[in-house]
Amino acid sequence: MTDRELEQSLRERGYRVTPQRVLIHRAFTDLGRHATAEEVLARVESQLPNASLPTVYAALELFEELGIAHRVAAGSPTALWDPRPQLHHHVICRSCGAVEDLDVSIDAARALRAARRQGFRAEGSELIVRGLCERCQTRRHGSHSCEPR
Amino acid sequence: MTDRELEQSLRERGYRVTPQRVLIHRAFTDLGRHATAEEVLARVESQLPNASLPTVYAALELFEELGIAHRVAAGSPTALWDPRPQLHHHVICRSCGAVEDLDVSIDAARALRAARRQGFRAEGSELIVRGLCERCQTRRHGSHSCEPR
DNA sequence: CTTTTTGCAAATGATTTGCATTAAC
DNA sequence: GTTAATGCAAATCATTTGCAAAAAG
Repeated sequence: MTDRELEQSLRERGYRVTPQRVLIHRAFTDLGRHATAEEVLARVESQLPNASLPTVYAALELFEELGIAHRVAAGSPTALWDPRPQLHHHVICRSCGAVEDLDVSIDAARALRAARRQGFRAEGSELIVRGLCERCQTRRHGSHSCEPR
Repeated sequence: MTDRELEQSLRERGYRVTPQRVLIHRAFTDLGRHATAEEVLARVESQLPNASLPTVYAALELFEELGIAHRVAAGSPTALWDPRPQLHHHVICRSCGAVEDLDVSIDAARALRAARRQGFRAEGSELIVRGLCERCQTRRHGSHSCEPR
């Protein structure tokens, strides 16, 4: 999504266009991969020296409302944020919390239909596979020492 | 899972059998549905007056390691815990955080295979559908007032 | 000008940790 | 007896909130 499209999307819903929102959005999509709010802040800090975590969170939540981002990879200590549209699936290690991408497409049509039947406006779906990452399989009683993410 | 099976499972892996673990497990499975750690504590308090949240967390995490429970429904402020084996899927409202069950089966075989190909020992999968719950669809700009869960 | 957004500091709230005590084995 | 588990209090840490100052429309 270009700056132009972002601006339009913001105005359409009555939100103001601010340099913070534009720059955070750019940093966020430039990162490309899922990122924590801290990582987004780090990435944007050079252009926005006074940016704060609350502002980043506010922007990310707003992007979620615009449908161009979402919280992802639940269960890990820190939420990860994903730029759309390639909503992808994840594996999460239950021992160390490591998160890895899963590049497969799954057929969630029935689930989405069921959600709508319950009155829910479904916007996307994410599959989370839980288990043990390679490193934690060899460890006993989960000494948590994998690199998070 | 019966008390007997739990005891066996604990001993098999070198964990001790304690009344706390047995009672927390019983309370947890009696609840049946996904529950927060607080709810499990509340449920077990009459039989374990001195039980504390850390003990409940420790037990739930241990159950997860035994494969009889898991953290679920990421993205909501508070983690929910599910008793196995009926791992089910969820809808989560991005505005108010409400979580609802989704009783459909989805074919995650390809995803599980992909996870194993990456060296991950996959133990189960959960689909999370994100969007807006019925009540939040009618509200503008997400005033967060739905009943959580 | 009016209303939203920002930035800072402080609050919140779930989950963890440290450690002395107690209970399993 | 040894070692692991409990219980309590205190710490952690991501995320929110309150509010005055600044910026957008």
